[in-house]
Amino acid sequence: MPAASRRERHRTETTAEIKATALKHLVEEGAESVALRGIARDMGMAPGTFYSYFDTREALLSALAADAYRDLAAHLREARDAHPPTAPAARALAHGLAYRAWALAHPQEFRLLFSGRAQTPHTNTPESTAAEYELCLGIVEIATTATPASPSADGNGSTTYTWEDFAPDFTTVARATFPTLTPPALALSLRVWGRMHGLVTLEIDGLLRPQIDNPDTLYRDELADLVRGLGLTPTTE
Amino acid sequence: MPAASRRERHRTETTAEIKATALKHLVEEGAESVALRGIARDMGMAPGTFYSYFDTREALLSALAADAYRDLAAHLREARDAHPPTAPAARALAHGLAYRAWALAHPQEFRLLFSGRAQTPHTNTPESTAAEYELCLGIVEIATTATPASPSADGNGSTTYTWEDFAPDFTTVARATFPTLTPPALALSLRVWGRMHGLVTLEIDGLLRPQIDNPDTLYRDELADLVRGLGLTPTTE
DNA sequence: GCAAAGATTGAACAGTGTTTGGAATTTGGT
DNA sequence: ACCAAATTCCAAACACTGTTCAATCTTTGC
Repeated sequence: MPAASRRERHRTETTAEIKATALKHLVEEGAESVALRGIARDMGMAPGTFYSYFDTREALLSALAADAYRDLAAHLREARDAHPPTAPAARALAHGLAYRAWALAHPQEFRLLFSGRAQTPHTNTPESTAAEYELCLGIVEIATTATPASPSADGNGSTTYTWEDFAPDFTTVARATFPTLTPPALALSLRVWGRMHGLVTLEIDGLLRPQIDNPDTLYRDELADLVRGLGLTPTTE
Repeated sequence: MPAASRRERHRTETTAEIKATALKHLVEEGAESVALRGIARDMGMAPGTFYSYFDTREALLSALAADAYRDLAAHLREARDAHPPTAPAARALAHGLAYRAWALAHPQEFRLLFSGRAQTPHTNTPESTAAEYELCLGIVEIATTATPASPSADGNGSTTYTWEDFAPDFTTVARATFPTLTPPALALSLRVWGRMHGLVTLEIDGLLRPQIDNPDTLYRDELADLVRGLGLTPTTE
């Protein structure tokens, strides 16, 4: 590997430092409190210097979001892989539990990823989309292993799906990874995501706590119902 | 009724005007772009004058949120009441569809209500909590009419619920409105909310569109599965 | 008609993201 | 070893933001 020049080394170092202090502010006070000048102050540098490393404040937040996405995807993969492929129910359950666990452990990052992203979409680098794909692939795996009891999931319902209903980029990746994937299963995967996301985001946004003391068992019940609905026998592996 | 004094009349008028222009900015550019000075500019008044009507910018947003909450609750109630109490499945389905329809028609308000509310909680006036209660009561109605097929919903699962698991304030209201309400049903209502909220919030936050072209049928399928899972026969009323 | 209460003003304060010109520093080539 | 080119850095400025404050103008109740 070509020894990185002195400048280059210093550059990656300071970008990392910027991201680190920004992350600290994000975790402690939320995304809105991530201030350029605050970061510059903490690092003892002039405000303008920031723009040698990031085009804009939004670019910095996008970088943090990409990191968070990677972390979340890795966390979910790890949770699934704690169970063998012969226990799809356990893998699905673990995925769902890990989704909430990560959100509770990193509420600000979770918000940064999923809250109002249509408003100010994060600029996606190749790596960030890779992480996004991996997260989606995790749910697709769950959907492919499912043999749903309910008709609406596998095309018996009133609606049918074709490949053209989905984004071609991701579809090709998903089909390459899971050859047995069908359009209804892909649709089901999105529904599974939505179902996991619903209670978690309500809790993170503080709408569940004032109503119920312990969202934990509530979410567990929902996940149990979800896994059962997917036709995954809850084998006590 | 005591004829409101000239001043009082003018006061309510300008507060309404402030909220109206703020709402316009909210709808067109999002909550972050609701600027005091911008509103003052539009209304041709000095920036400081604003503080004669609202304590802070956050108070204004809370007022807008309260209005939106009322509007949403009314919209959902209207949708349910389009079907008779003898058709609970239709009422549940209508509620779910109306939830998404309102969100799509008022995305910025939807975000204002539900996105990152734990971060900066809206100050709740008596009226706002009333609207909040009515929205919850709508879901509770669905849960009470349900005779869930899946065990985890009515206490057959591993977990059981008692009244103490829930916020006492709302519980009393809910029990007064629905005498047959049980703790598991109350828990189920929150799960129903989460399930409706999941896909909708993913779509509003722009995470569904890049994956699937038509979230409409996807959401319909999810609702159909939900209603079926609640044991509500899809009677063709 | 007059004192008190309320609304309005415009300037000021402390922040913010971003731009710019010039100085300091590192780089690659001769 | 030196020099030109390319980065990096700083300091000041610009255009914003929410909020405060003393001084005005206006309406109210007596």
